[in-house]
Amino acid sequence: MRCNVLSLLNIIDPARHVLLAGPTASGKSALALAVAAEQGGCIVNADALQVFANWRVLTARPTPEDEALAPHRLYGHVAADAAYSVGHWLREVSALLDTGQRLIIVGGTGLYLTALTEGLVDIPAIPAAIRVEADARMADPAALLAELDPATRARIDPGNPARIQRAWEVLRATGRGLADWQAETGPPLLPLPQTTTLALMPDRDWLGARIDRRFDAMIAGGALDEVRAALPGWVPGRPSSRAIGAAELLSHLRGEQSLLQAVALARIASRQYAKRQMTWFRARMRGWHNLALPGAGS
RNA sequence: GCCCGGGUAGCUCAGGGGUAGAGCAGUGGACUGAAAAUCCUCGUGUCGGUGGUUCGAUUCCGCCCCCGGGCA
Repeated sequence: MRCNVLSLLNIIDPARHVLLAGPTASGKSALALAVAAEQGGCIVNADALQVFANWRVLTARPTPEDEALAPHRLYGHVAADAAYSVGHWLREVSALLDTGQRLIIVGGTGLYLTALTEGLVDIPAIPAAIRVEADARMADPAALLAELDPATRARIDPGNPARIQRAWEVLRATGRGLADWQAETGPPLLPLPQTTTLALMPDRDWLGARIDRRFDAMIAGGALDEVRAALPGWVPGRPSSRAIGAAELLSHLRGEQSLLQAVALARIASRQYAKRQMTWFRARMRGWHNLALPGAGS
């Protein structure tokens, strides 16, 4: 990996921002740190779960020791019960870009990276009351689907409840259809040509083994305590609760299954997530420079 | 040793004289504000082995092997 990193550094322009993507457990945080150490730059999180304050071990967030080696931003800065989404993230990244410093943006949330480099419409936040109403009405998704404007209905996947709810909430909150909004998508905050992109594309078996090992390390590193600490006031549906492994370990702490079973399920969920990430990278990040792992000689 | 249950897809199992399905796992894909979310696609495997009955056996019968449980 050492010679890998060095040869990589040759192709990374120190004057440009870096976009570094990769599936879970592919080693992107370590690579970001190496780039920052050699060339300087502020490491910025592009991971939907690493923003939450209550998770460190379970989301494989950089350790305090890592954070001491280079400036890190947007890690663990959001309360567990807060709402957070691509929009919040883009606004925060926008502020960081305004500071003029060189950013090394690293993460596995494809939607965040794509929104950054391809643009995202600025749709007003959905009021809490409408979210509550939508949650209740999702007992019958077909009814919500029927209420959508034809253009939006034609665009979204009618079998995907999450997409139906989002589209319905936008129409209900703004009086305009989602398709109508999206037609107004402006220029991206950070166009690809202004960056050096790098998408880690690991071999599946190699990554699977790393995922397994990493989950064991998480358990050894206090993941159970972290989940136990999150238990009071646990709300299953909210964003921070979706950390892979949280539900599984919680179920073990409640005595519903052995630790072994919980770990097995969490590992499977991680592998499935990695697969989805790679699908996004292949399909949506075609213009990115890809790096196969393990690389030759590493 | 005897009796009963089982041996069918990577795993758990359903089925049944005309060569076989489900769930999970896995695969490929979709996805413009909960995205570590949400959703779609894809199922040939010596039906434990071997003889026999039959036009035809994975399905019925015999023997053998393996795994449970019971009796000795």
